[in-house]
Amino acid sequence: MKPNSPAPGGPSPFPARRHDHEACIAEGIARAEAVCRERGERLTENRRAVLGLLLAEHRPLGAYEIVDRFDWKRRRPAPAQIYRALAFLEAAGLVHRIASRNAYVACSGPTEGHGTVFLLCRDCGTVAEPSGAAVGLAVRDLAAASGFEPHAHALEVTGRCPDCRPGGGG
Amino acid sequence: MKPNSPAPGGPSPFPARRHDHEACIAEGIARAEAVCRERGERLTENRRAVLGLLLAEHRPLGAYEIVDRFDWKRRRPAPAQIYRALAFLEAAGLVHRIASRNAYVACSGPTEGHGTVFLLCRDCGTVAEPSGAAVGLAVRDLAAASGFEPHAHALEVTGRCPDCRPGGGG
DNA sequence: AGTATGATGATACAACATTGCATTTCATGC
DNA sequence: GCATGAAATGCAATGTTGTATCATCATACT
Repeated sequence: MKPNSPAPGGPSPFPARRHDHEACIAEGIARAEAVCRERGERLTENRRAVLGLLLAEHRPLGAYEIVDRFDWKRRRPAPAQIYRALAFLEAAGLVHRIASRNAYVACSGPTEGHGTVFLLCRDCGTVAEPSGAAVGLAVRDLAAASGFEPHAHALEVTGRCPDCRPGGGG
Repeated sequence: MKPNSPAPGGPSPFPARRHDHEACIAEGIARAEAVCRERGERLTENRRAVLGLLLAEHRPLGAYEIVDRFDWKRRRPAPAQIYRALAFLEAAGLVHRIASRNAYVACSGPTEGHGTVFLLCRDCGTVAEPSGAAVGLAVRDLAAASGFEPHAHALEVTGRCPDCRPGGGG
């Protein structure tokens, strides 16, 4: 008995309405540590804090919104620090930039290369990151038909998540 | 022989390397006039000028870049004017915002609803807007599998256009 | 300990976008 | 022609997002 009903064809990429959020954050941090170890880079306090704040949401945060959430013993990091951390985390595949909103979201699962799909709920702001194999194929075909050589793609879909649909999540 | 070779499966959405650019602009303006007439709105000088500047490129321009291109008898419109024109034109489906670049591009063909695909050349900056039926289907399936109700989507693909590929366009 | 490398903290600044309001333009009715 | 209302403009100010620079500090390596 899961908190939200799985959709036909697979588990929902959306987070359950109630879930162990602490575990969810801890897992993200653990994954970040693993990734950094593998890449021979350091998950410093600044980077860890930014990632933690993003993991604490399932929706995108603007850089200045992240600044506002800091409470490092009444000290506030400057925007530049946040952007540095975001750049690092993005390069490591741990966060994604949501271009249509100038905002950033923690990557929900292991990154799968140079293509991503985001489902953005216009009501609650939640972002889901389903695996978009079909989209990847469509992109490849489209590119081939145009003589275009694709490198990376990002698909941002706005709409309403299961929980915000009239009869959707319960 | 055509300036660029058509791809298998259909004509390239990319503009030919040499083409009648004046006609291309005139056509865009004519289409804008038709759209405005139909919507009972006015294609004012400001809007027409902004659209004209965008049509004069096949790549996205930033709002301030548009400001810079103005030469209205040594008068420069303020950013707000440009943004107002862009908002109008976007609502009319005549221009698109390229979120990943904070830039704007003239719509190349009749708008096809709430989904668009952009192929962005990382070398020359050219944008093509192929018809993305397959992407639309992929989005629909992906959404259905997640219980997500999609409203609009934008897919931005970066890569190299036929003309900029090593053996691509000639 | 000494040194090279890279991250941080802080200020300033550049780029992108919006708001508010007075004025002008335009279509419409008289 | 002329008043009228709705919409667009011109302008100034401001808000938001993102970078550059540089001195200082932490870490890893020798």
